[in-house]
Amino acid sequence: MTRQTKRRRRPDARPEEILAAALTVFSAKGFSAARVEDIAREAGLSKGAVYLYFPSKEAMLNGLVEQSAGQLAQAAEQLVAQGAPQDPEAAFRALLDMLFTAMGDPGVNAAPRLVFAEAARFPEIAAFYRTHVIEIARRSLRALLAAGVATGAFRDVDSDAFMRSVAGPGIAHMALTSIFALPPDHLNTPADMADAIADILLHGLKPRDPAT
Amino acid sequence: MTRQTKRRRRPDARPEEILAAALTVFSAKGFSAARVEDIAREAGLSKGAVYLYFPSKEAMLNGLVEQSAGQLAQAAEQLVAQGAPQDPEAAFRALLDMLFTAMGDPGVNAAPRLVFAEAARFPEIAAFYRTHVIEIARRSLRALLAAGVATGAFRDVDSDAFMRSVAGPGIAHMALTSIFALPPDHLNTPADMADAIADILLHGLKPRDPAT
DNA sequence: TGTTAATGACTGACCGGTCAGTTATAATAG
DNA sequence: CTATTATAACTGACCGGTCAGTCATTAACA
Repeated sequence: MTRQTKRRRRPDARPEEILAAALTVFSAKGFSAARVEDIAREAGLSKGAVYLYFPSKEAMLNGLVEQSAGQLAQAAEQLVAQGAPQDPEAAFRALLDMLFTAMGDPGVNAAPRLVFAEAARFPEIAAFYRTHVIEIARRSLRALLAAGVATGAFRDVDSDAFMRSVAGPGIAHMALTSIFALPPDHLNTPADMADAIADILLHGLKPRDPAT
Repeated sequence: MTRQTKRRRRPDARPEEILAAALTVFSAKGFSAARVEDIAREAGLSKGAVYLYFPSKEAMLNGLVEQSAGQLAQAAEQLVAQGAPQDPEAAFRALLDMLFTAMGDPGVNAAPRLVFAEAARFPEIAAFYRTHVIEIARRSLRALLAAGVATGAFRDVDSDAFMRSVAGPGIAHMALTSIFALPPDHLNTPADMADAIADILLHGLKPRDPAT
């Protein structure tokens, strides 16, 4: 019989387990108010044990950000690199769908939320996020826009405004659903919401043939 | 001679002064890591004195949110109520201008940033913000959209998607400039950025007469 | 003089980080 | 296969510093 006492020996998986527990606790209480002992308990360890794997509480925060940051941005980058040349509009819609699906999932958006909350107090975290997430996202969006302009699918709008127009609604969606726990009104799935946003961004608010 | 020693008489302005100091310190360090003594020093008082005006540190946070919340939302509400019936498009542009000007100013966006960071840990703050800011903004945007649809200026898009499309870029702008301290690339003033976003939202990304 | 605003030393709880000791497992010997 | 030794993972009591909140005292008025 495979023993499974309280004291398990799997030191290789420990760091990830601790980071997962740290994300949960940091996310619920914020970095400062989170207690290392709570993280330890959440990971099924004693407080002393987590200090075998991380030198400090702040190191857990750093590890967390480094682990999670960039995953979404890199996925977006790949999506754009693959899809944008052939069909920029389809890539754009797929990108928004991916963005809203991620931002609408509390498990996925926990890390970005944490970064938003703590970046002001930890300049190196802000810098890391800037280079590993924001810059990658910005480059991808610029490439997508350029591809669309090249094929005639998109107008040649300003790329910084484009970035804010695309990422912003996703962030707003995250804030409304995961921070303020707003009940969804009309569009229930993130994918539906992404479609509606894509419609607005692609076609604009004005009617095709102005009535005036 | 009117003495002006360190120990002044109670000016009745004290609560506001303390709240302003609290906003500064909370904004820089976050609620948990902020020390009451720092707030007192910032307000030019001793620690004991601030407890003459607020029963606890958390009460300062609450007072802060209650004081600052809704000012922008109410201004937006008024702007929409006045301008939307006659010229929805102009009201829309004015709204975006106001939003970006506010969100681009670190002094103004400090309170929203703080709420974003701490709302997860203080449910009543989240609830207060929901009813006093988000709901008001939502109502105003719905009214603006309805007015535009009535005059034929806007298409009848989904109102929740509309809200995210309008507010989101403003939040993204706040995050990029005030949290991640990104240097502006092309559009240097918030008003310019607002104009560019308004252009995208009004006309869409697709060319007016499709090339295909 | 009495009242009120304000002080800052103080208290007590809390928590990050440490470390002497414990236990499970592995290695080796008999 | 059992006994012995070695070791790495782990524990939890503890230390030291920090900080929210208190209160005896003081200064500035009326």
